[in-house]
Formats: sequence, C-alpha cells, structure tokens
Amino acid sequence: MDKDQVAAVLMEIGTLLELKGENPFKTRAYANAARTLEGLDEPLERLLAEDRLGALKGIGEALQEKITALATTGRLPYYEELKASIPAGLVAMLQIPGLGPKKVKALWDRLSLTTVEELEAACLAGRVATLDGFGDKTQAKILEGIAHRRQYAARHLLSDALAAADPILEGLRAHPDVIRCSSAGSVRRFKEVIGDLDFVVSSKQPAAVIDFFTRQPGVQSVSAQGETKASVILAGGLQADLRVVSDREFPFALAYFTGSKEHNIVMRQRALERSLRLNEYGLFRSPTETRDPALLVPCQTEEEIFAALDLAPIPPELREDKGEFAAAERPPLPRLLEWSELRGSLHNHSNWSDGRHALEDIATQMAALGCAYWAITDHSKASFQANGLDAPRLRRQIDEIRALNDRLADQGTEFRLLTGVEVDILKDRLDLNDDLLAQLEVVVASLHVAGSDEADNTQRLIRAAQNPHVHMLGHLTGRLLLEREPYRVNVQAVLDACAETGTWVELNCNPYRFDLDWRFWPYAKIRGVRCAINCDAHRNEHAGFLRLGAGVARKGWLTRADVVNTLPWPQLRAALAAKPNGLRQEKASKSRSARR
DNA sequence: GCCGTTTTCGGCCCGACTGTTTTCAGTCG
Repeated sequence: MDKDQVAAVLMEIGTLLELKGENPFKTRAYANAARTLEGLDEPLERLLAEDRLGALKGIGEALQEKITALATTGRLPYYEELKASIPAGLVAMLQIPGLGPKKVKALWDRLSLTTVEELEAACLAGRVATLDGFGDKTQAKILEGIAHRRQYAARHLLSDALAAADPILEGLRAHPDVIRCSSAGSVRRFKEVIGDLDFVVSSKQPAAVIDFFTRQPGVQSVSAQGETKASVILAGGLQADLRVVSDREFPFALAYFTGSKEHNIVMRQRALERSLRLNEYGLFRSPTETRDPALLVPCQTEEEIFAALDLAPIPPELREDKGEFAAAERPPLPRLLEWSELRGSLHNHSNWSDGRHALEDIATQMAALGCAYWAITDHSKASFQANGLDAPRLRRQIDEIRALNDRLADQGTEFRLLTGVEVDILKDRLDLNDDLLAQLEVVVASLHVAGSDEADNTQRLIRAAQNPHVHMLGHLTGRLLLEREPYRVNVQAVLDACAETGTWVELNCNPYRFDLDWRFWPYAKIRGVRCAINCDAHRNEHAGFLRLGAGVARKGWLTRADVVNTLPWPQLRAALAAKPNGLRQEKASKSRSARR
C-alpha cells in the first residue's frame, strides 16, 4: 500500500473506534497520523527503508507497527477484526447530517439499528424520538437527511460528468463513421449538477456509431438501443444518451439537445413569429409540424440558426432564458471570460493547515503551470479541525513566503506566492486581529459555522465585508452540492455591502461548491462587485478547478474585466492595496465632515 | 494513541450551533 491507501485505512480505524466509543484522543491520534502520512513529500517506502517513520510527529510505537504492516503486506489483522465487529450500515449512518458517532452508537446499542433502512423505519414509527438525548426535531432531521440522500443519488457533480464525458467524446471523434460530434445537455451548458450525459453525432452510418457507443469500456448496461439513439449506464450510475443524426440535421439537433427547455421554448416561439418551425430536425418554412427537406432553412452551424432568428450567437452557458435573448437582440453580447485569462488563484491552502503540499512544492508547481501568482491563505486558528494558524504561526509563514519569493526572484522567476489567510468569521469578530491582517497581501474571510438565523448570518458577513483588511468573502453561502444546503443568508444584502465597501466575492471553484452560485453573479456585476475565481486548492491537482470555475463564471455572464485574478501582478497588487486605503480615506473624510 | 526540562501518568481539546435540557452533550467545520 502507498501512503494514501495507508492513510485511508488509518482514517477508517479512527471512525470505527469512534463508533465503539473509544477514548476520543485515541481516535484522533489515528486521524492525525493519517493526515501526517498524506502530507509526506516523499514515498512511504523510503521512510520505512531508512527507519525514519518514528521520527514523524504523532506516530509512536503502535502506529509505526500498524503502518509498517499495511505498507509492506497490505493487511492489518487489527483493522480487519475491528471492521468485522461493526455493522457496515453504521458507517453509512454517519453520513446523515446531525448523526455523529455517539448518536449512531446509541441507535445501535439501544434500538439495535444497523442499517439506514432500519433507522428510517424506526423514525417513522416514532421510536427514535423516545431515546434519551433524541427528540422530535432530531427524528425529523434524520428523516429529512435520508430523503435528501435518496434525492441526490440520481444527480452528479459537473466535474464527475465532464470526467466521464471527455473520453467518450474522444472515442466518438476518432470513429471513422463520425462526421461531427459534441456533448450537449446540461454538461454543455455547464450546470453545476447534472442528471445525465447527452451526445449528438452526425453520421452516414448510425448503426455502426451506436454499436460502438454501447460497447465502449465503462458501459455497465445498455438501457436502450435503436436506429438513431442509444442509452447506456456507465460505471458510477451515470446515464449517457447518444443521438445520431444526418450532418444536415446536426446543428439543429445540437441546439435542441443542448437546451435548456426554457431556452428552447423561446427559440421555437421566435421561429413561429417568423412563420417558421424549429425542431430537432431543422428550421422549416412552415408553421406546422414538418421534416420536409424542401422547406428547410439551411444552417451549417448553431450560429446560423441564431442568425435566422435575428439573434447574435448565444454561448451554451447562457442558454437558460435568463436574459440572453434581450442581449442577443442588441449585439454584441459580452465577450465572456476564457479560462486561459486567469493568472492564479487567491484562496489556497498548504500543509501549514489542511492542505497537502509544502510552500516550495506549490510554488514550483504553479510556476510550471504558467501562473503569475498563487496566494497561500491557510485557515485561522478557530478552524481547529483544519490545523488553523494562530498569530505566531502566521507570522512565521509570512517570513517563509517572503524568503521563498526572494529565492525565486534570485533565480529570475517572475512567479510569486502571495501571503494571506482565510480568516474565520466568528460570531462577533474575525478570528485574527486587524494589525496582523494588515500585514497580509490577501485576506479571505469565510463563514465556516453559520447559525440558523438568516439576519444574524447576513450581519456577520456584512461586518466582515466592512473590515478594511478583508479583500474578499470566501464561499459565501457554504453550500456543498449534493451534500449540504447553503446557509440561510440574504445574498443580495451581502452583495450590496460588498459593493459599498469595495469587497470582492469569491467564486469558489471546488466542484462541490461553485459558490457564489452563477445565478447571483449578474446582480453582483450590476452592483459593481468584482469576482475572484479561486481554487480553494488543498492539493496541487486542484489548480485544474480554475477551468471549471471559468465555465461557471461564463454562466454568470462574467467577463475578463469582472474577474480580479485576470490582472497581472502589478495591477492586482494595486487593487489589493486599494481597499484599506479607500476605506481609510472614506473614514477620514467622514470624520472630517463630522467635525465640521 | 502520543508525548514529556512538570519524564511513565495525566494532559491532549477551537468556537459555534442545535436540541434536549435546566446546565450541557453531541455535532460540525
């Protein structure tokens, strides 16, 4: 086993021990050791060979033995026995919000519940609410959590969908009988959560293409296979639909299957207003149902379809019937952001808190990727679970980053790491003092523990925006797609406060977040609130999230000018410096006018 | 389970929220 696999086993042991009611410090020791292994910047094998495992902080005699056994033999009897002694369903119960190890153990001990299904039945029978420490609200919350999980089971993250779609598209593109092909549907529109994959292909040999599609690697089952379309279920439960049309029909089918439904309704309506009929087979000079080629308005591309309906080309991301028609009637449409215009990310973590990589590794990697800068914004101390930094550690980190930047400059590298922090927004203050925040190049303020009161949550975010040293608010609503609903927040009120204070708002491009949601960005843009597209990277691989974030930003109508991390460093530096200076000047002028 | 110029036992452990309580346990990030 490599270090990641060993770490996963140690993490699971920690969870299982929690379910057994073990000493919390013991269970934490396993979690700590797992994190230490994950953060290693050399192979576990070498560490073992040189007998240096015990030198790692948090790994004593017992853990050394267990790690060695796992690394060398791939097995650990202690783990296997532990796993066998606890029903697997209990671990699944832990996924339900509000249920932790203590409550799950109580359900197991006192009601003998071992699966989510049994738990649901017990809740419906009212048996859970009768237990000490449980009540009606807890019981209702458990039922809600179970229903949520079920509802989400058929939905997938955009990132997973893209990862599944890319190889399929490549295969189709390379097929000799395929003339043109594209993904369609919500993936092409860059929706954050999708139901299934759609592909449109043009070909003179539909049967051959459909046969190829249903036999590709990764197909688990074929749910439909006809002369023009096929549906398959991929590993992971994702459904993929293929539609094969003639090349003449291709642009119409592509537009039709890209949608959205709402967008298509308006398109068809526009056709009718011009005595035309639009469907997936073409645009016809007849207001009644037809597929007659003699009546076809020939279009080689989607652009030509839009033109035939007196519209500028509408990028797929905007096809939601949320203002794209009004804009396309009065061209030009805004030139949307391109991901290659991003020059770095302003919210990222290192192994000083809960990130994986060391500062130097991050700098090397991001410079190699062609970034101009990369901010290190580790957690602050209140995020204890993430090994958040207190003031002395943060000061040390600032010194290290400065020294590292000096070395990079000596080597003639233009790239630089930026000093920063992701400071927790606590109930009535920020987790670090202003004088320390003032020393940082990038300050991201994030709410990690919100309450149930919307006004209170909103006020906390507004106060954070009003702090002269806070450059931007991180993942504003705290949602985790398919896992957790957003905090109750009046987003417009927070955006208004950001507009007034010159505070930026993050578009967190972790595929579980995409927060702030694309639906809010047009309002932010009208108010003049600028966007920072941030990876919130915890590993170097997460740099790839920038590409996803750019797609979501396009969906929010954002252009290069709306996004601060398209700026070269000198301009970004000036923009970062502008906030505290601007607010200080405003304060000074206010107090002057107050004196008058 | 780890750690130790408090050295072999006792401490390790932020801050906030919810719900079940009537002073706090459990959960979460």
